[in-house]
Amino acid sequence: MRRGLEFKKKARIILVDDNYEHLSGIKELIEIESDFDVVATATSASVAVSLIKKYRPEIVLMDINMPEKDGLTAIAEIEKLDLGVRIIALTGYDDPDLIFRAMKIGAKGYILKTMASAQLIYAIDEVAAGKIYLPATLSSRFFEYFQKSFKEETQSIPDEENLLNDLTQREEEVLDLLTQGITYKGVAQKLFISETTVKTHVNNIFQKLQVNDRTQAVLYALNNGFLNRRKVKIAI
Amino acid sequence: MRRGLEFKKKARIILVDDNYEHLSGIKELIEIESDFDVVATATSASVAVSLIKKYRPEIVLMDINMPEKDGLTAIAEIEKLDLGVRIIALTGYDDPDLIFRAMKIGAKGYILKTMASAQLIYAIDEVAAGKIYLPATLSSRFFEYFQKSFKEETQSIPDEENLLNDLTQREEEVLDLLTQGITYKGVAQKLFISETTVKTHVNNIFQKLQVNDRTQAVLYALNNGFLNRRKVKIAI
DNA sequence: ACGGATTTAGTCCATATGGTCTAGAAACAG
DNA sequence: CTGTTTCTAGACCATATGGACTAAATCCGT
Repeated sequence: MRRGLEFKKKARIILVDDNYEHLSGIKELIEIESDFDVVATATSASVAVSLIKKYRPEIVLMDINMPEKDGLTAIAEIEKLDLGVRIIALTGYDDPDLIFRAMKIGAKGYILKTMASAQLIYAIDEVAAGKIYLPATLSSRFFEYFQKSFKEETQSIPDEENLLNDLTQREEEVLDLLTQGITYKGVAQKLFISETTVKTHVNNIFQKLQVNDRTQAVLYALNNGFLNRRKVKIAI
Repeated sequence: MRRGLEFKKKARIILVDDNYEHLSGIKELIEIESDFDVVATATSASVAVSLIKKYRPEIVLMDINMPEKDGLTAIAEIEKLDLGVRIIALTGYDDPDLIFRAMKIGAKGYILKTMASAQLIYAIDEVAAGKIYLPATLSSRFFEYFQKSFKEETQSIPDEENLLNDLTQREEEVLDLLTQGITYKGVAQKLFISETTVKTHVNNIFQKLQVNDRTQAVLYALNNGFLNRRKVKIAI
C-alpha cells in the first residue's frame, strides 16, 4: 500500500455468471469504474474452472446460483486446486446458509447483486489487497447463523441428562480407551486390571448409557462430549 | 428504527473491566456521548454475573483479559443463563483466536480498546438494535482464522490415501449403518440381505480400512469424513 | 461377448463380546 | 464407625463378531 499505485500490478479478474446480460454488465462496470483487468468470462462453472487454470487470475467473481454444477461446488473445486485465486461469491439473496457455506469453503468475499456498484468495486479492492470482505449486513447474518449452529450443538448437551455424567472415574477411563478402538484385552493391559474387570466396567457403562454394545457406547461418548474431544471433525 | 428515538427505551448497560480507571472512563464516555444507561459496573467476572442476574441489562460490555475467572468463561456462563443479554467483548488485542472463541460462545460484538470512542458507541447502537457487530478489520481477522481452521480440517483428508474411497457403494452403505451403532442383524434387515452377506461386506471393509473390528471401522469412518456428516460435533 | 469387479450367500471355526450374578477389598461420606 | 459407592474379579452361558474360504449371479466397461 505504501508503495502507491504505480507499482501495483493490475489485478486480473475472471467473471462467472450464467446470465450473459449480467456478465457483460459487470464486465463493463469493472472496466470503466476500476483499475482491474477482466481477462475472461464464463457462463458455466465447468468452463470457469478451466479458464482459471489457464489464466491464473488473482480474483474470481462467481455467481452462486447457477444450474448444473452450482457455484459452491465450483468454489470448493477451485480452492482445492490451491492456486491462490481469491474468490468472491455473488448472489441475489442474502441466505445465511449460503453465506456460511461459501465462507466455509474459502470464499474471500460475498456480495449481493443488488448492492451498489461502488460496493462491488470496493469489495474487489479489499479482496485484491489480501483481505476478506463481507458487507456489514451480510456479516451480521453470517454471525447469527454461526452462533445459532453452535448454540444448537452445545445446548444439545444440557449437562443434566447427559448420561456420561453418571459414569465413575474408572468407567470414564475405560470408555475413553474404548473410543480409541482398543479391545477389552488391551484396556485390561493399559489399566493393569484383569479382563473380567474391564468387562464388569463395560457392562456398567452400557447400563448407565442405556446402550447394548461397544459401538453404541463409543458413539454416545463421541456425540455427547467429554471424552475424546481431540480428533472430532467439524461438520456444521 | 422508523419509530424514532422517542419510543426507544434507553438500553441498560453493565460494564465489566478489572481496571477501575478504564471502567469509569468508559462509563463517562457512554453517559456523555450516548443515550444508554449504565446501570452497574463490575471489576470481576463473578460479581458481573450476579449483577447481570439482578439488573437484567440489555447490553454487557465485557473486558476479556481479566485475572481469575476470565472474560470468555464469564460470557459462556452468562449465555448459558439465556437471559437475552447481549454481550460485547472488549480487549486490547485483535488476537483472532480470542475473537473466534468470543463469537463462538455468543458475543454479539467485539471491539478493541484502541478504537475510537465513536466506534464503541456505534457498536453498542448496532448490538442494542439486535444486530451483531464486528468492525471490518476484526471481521477480516475472524474469517481468516475461520477459514484456516476449516482448511486444516478438510485438507487433513487428502482424498487419496483416504481408505474410505476404496469402498464400494454397498460397503459404504453397510459402514454407514455400522456408524449408527446398528448390529449385523439390523443391517441385514435394513438392506434386505442375509446376515452372512453383511459379514462378508464387513470383512471386506475391515481389510480395506486396515482395521480389525467394528469399532475401529466406525472410528475410521467418523474421523475421515464421507459417512455420517450429520451429528458429528464441532470442536475447533 | 469376455473378464473383472460387485453383490450376494454359504460353511466352519475361533474368539470376543454381552448378560447376569456373586463377592471381597478399598475408598469415602456422614 | 458404619453404610454406600467404587473398583476389583470371578463363574457361567449365550450370542455376536471376526477370519478364511468358496461360489454363484449380476453388473460394467471395452
